[in-house]
Amino acid sequence: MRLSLYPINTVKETPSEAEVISHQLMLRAGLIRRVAAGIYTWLPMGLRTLRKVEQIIREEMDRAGAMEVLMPAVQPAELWQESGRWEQYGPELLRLKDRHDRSFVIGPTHEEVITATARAELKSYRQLPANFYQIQVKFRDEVRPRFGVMRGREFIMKDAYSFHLDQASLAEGYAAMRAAYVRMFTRMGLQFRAVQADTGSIGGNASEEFQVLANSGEDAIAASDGDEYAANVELAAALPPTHARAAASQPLAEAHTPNAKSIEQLCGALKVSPAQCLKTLLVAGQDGGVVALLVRGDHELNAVKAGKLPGVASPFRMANAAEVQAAAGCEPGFIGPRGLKCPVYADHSALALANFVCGANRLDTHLTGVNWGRDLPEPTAADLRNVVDGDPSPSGQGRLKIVRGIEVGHIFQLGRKYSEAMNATVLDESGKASTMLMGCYGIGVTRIVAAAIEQNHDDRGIIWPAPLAPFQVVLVPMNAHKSELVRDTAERLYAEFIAAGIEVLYDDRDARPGVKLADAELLGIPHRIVIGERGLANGQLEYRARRAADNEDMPLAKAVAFIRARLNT
RNA sequence: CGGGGCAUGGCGCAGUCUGGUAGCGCAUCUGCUUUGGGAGCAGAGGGUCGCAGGUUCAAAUCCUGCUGCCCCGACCA
Repeated sequence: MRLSLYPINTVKETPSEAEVISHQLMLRAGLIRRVAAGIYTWLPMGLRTLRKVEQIIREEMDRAGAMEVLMPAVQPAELWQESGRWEQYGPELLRLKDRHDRSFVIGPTHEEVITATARAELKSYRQLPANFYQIQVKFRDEVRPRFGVMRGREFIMKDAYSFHLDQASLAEGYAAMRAAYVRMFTRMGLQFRAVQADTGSIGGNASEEFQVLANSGEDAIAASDGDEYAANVELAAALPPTHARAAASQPLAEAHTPNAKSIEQLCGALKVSPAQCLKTLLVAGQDGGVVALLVRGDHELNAVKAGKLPGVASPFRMANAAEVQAAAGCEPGFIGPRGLKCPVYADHSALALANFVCGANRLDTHLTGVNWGRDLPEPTAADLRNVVDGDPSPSGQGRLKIVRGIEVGHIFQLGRKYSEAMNATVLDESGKASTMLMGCYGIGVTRIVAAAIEQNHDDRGIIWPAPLAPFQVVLVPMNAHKSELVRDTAERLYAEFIAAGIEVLYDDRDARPGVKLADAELLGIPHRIVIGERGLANGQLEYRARRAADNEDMPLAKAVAFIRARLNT
């Protein structure tokens, strides 16, 4: 492409609306423009990258045996009423009416449409398994769109849905999609992890998220440094300590601790470390009473884990002030397990403490030198806390590190949730109707573009992974207006690269060298060739990889071969 | 949805407290000089100061209401 034909508007100043680096660079490089909150136009340079992402996804989906379809963005309310989600889905579902006053939604996802399609098209078990996918616009009326296309309201998603006769086939289809995802994200040059996820509201047997690792990510992940294990922090199991509890060596004593309501204040007052303290949290119980949950002072309660304990109220909530007063006879900050009448669960690490500090259930008072068994009964052991950096991995290999990630993909074994509600059956071998099992597999296509930039940039701009770059090579003639040699050489090279099938951006603008070089770097084109009189006198061009700090000479006569060799690495 | 902030030319901002000619940088256009890292000089165009009311001789500025956007917390590709 001749840059003179596409007047890009790169911007030096960072737009004030952009918070994260990818959003800033996408605006500065002119890849996207905001049209409304969470709604963007993709300009030519940005669209080229978006198409590259789509193409890689398409190739890998096709290779995995999925079939591409295109479903409507606007969907009739009837389908959503049939699945029950017309009522269940909140205000995130954009609903609208047509001129005949009929209700529609703008699809936030396509389970309803695909299930309706599948029940119409799939009649026999012989047609199974089947996997349909599309790359299409979704609309979710997010409460708070932010970070540009990272969390837009309108976005492009690849969604795939597989249909199976039995669980074994579903598991196989799921594994095939998982492998396809690993291939895709690897091809895109992204650093990512497959992360065990909560199946939560969607249900089903298995679910994994694909997270691109980045500090600006919104999700916290516990990843092992010893193997491939990774899980959402909420999900990662905190293993019991391997060392045995130390023997009791201190006497039980009372300590006057005025106003020491937090662990921090307590440690300051008594000169102990948080890891020597026991935190007692009262939560609402099923029977209207409370349940006591004990974690070590330096640990955090995990609400997801706690909510699953027998006797704990659902949904999970902390006890209010009145309930605390009734159960412990004091205010929060001085609660302790000694003498509590309610059910008590202790985290494995809390149970390994000896000679610890805890509340005395009396204002401004704590107990020191407390020991299980001797001073109070042994509570029920449970996994109650969030894992922390350095915990052993539940996989048995290595230690956990807490890292942040951007969710770019999510795969589920759905089961029969939609097929049952919408009566999607096939005839099995014996001629009986059998409800199909489903899997669903999503990828945030537009989000990937932003995630790739989060992972690949420097202070000069974007550094595209080669497979996602809008162009492979940028030609930068210096002072072409003055030098016929430079101009002719640049034109010839441009033609040669096109003929060689290499995607080339030709900066034929009448701009100063500094402007062109700065734009080439901001745009993140992997390979740059500078054409100047200086080098041409010796038959040389100047080559620079986007990540490199210095120029390399490259013979004019072998320009295409030189670049081609670098494209293949 | 709760809390905070912002709204002034295409972009980034000042001016608002203390009412009185709408300003700066970038970008754009013209001319000249320049040209190996976002040029210099001279000139030009472009804003009903988010919208609607109100107070006042006079409102970007004070008051009321609305709208839009951004940021912080519970959801998701």
